[in-house]
Amino acid sequence: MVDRSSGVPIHRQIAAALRERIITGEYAPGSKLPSEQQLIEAYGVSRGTVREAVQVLEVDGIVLVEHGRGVFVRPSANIVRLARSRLSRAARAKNEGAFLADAKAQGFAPSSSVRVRFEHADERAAGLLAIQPGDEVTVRDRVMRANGLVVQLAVSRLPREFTRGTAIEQVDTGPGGAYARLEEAGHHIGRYGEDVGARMPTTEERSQLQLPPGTPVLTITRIAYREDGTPLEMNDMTLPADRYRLGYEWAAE
Amino acid sequence: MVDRSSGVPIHRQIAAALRERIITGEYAPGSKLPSEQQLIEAYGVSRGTVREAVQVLEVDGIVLVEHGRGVFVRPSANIVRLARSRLSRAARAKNEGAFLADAKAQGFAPSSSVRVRFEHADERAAGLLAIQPGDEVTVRDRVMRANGLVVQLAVSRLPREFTRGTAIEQVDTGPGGAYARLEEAGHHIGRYGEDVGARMPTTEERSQLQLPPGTPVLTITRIAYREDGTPLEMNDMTLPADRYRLGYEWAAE
DNA sequence: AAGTGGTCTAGACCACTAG
DNA sequence: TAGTGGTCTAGACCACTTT
Repeated sequence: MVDRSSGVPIHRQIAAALRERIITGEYAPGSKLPSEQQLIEAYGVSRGTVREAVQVLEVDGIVLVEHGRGVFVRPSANIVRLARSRLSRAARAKNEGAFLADAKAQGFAPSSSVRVRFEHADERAAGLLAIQPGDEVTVRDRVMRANGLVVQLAVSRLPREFTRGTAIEQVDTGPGGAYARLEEAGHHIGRYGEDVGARMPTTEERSQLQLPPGTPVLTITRIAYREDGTPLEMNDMTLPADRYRLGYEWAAE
Repeated sequence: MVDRSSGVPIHRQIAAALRERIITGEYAPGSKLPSEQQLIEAYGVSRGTVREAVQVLEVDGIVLVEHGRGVFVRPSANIVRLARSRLSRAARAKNEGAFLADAKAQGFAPSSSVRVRFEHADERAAGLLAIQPGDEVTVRDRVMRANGLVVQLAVSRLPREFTRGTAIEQVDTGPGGAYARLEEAGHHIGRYGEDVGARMPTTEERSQLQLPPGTPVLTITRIAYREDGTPLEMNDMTLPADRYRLGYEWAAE
């Protein structure tokens, strides 16, 4: 079963063999792999070696290891497509923020909890919001859920001068969300910019988003600009990469 | 140094301690962490335990482990921002394709190698290109390099009816790239759409892109539409997530 | 209680890198 | 050659899940 003289580490050979069986469907999505004890006997190796093999598959995001239950072929998650064009006045007019608009369009049961705080802008925030480091910003920290599951983290920062006296400084921003309040205050949004990247989650994010090992997160920094080009808001969003794809579209010229 | 009764696994405690020293800068980017032997003595644990601790940091993408050399704090890679708006006729007029335009704007020395082949459309390609499964498509397989390093993989597919008799079926598409040839053939591009996601790389991608463990890839599927809405090209791109961020911008309405 | 994976130890030998 | 990480073994005890 294993070639001990090939130079290829045994645990890699075992991982490759298991991967093969998963790809061919012999081990179907959701099904249980042989236990460590069974693999030890099947391949005639020590426990440490089979654990290394399984770990390779876990890091690659192919299997899920559950303490006390076993190792399972990871079922492919439902992919949600977020069309960024939905960030429209039309949706706000229907009493919905960007997240609600996106989620409902996908058939979710969305909910979110918010914490509001105030802080002094760091270098990055100041740069993106075109203010001075140390200037006061209103921070809205949101945890968004769909069907009870945490699916998105968002930290929104606005120069406090734009939020003072508005519902943006409250937990409940009212109908249409923060963007609607900004427009009521005379700050009409002219453009959006988004900056998209991906990285491995921090340990904290991994537990908040209930991410299995081997799952990256998408990070989006969205900046909303007033019609005169002044930045009104920056929003740092974190999404599990196995559940989201982002859609963008633009005219050729 | 470690609390053996806290319930927190020792290797996690060690990983947390090392992470802390990295974040505070005590171990600067690029610098060497203590060797396994030193960690064994410092924390009074077995080798397996310190190796587990280091592995946590490696999977999190915080350190790089080099056989025979040591463990190093991963230097933050230079982030390249790709502004999708650069995909313009203006750039093509200057004799550059999308990748060259992007790369030069960032001060790269770009190069790329291409392989052309023909295949029959699978379900996904047929759906995205609005053709029938089995219809012939022209496939351009590109490996893009910057300063010699592989930085991007791209697989472009076009319905063959649009490429027959054009330089798109050659390795060298000529000045302005494939899009310029399409326009010459009367297929004027009206819109672009991109679909962005992230995942862990396959083993093959990891070696092609020389990715360290713990680095995800960004996947972009771009579709170019003719002015009448007909899909002309789909392009599956794979980029190392530690080196790229994608920029998008659009008007509020 | 039985079966599963999680953690830890102690020791061995090998492969790669550097001086 | 010395030091580093890579692989593998054998055994122990623990924590979680299921019956």
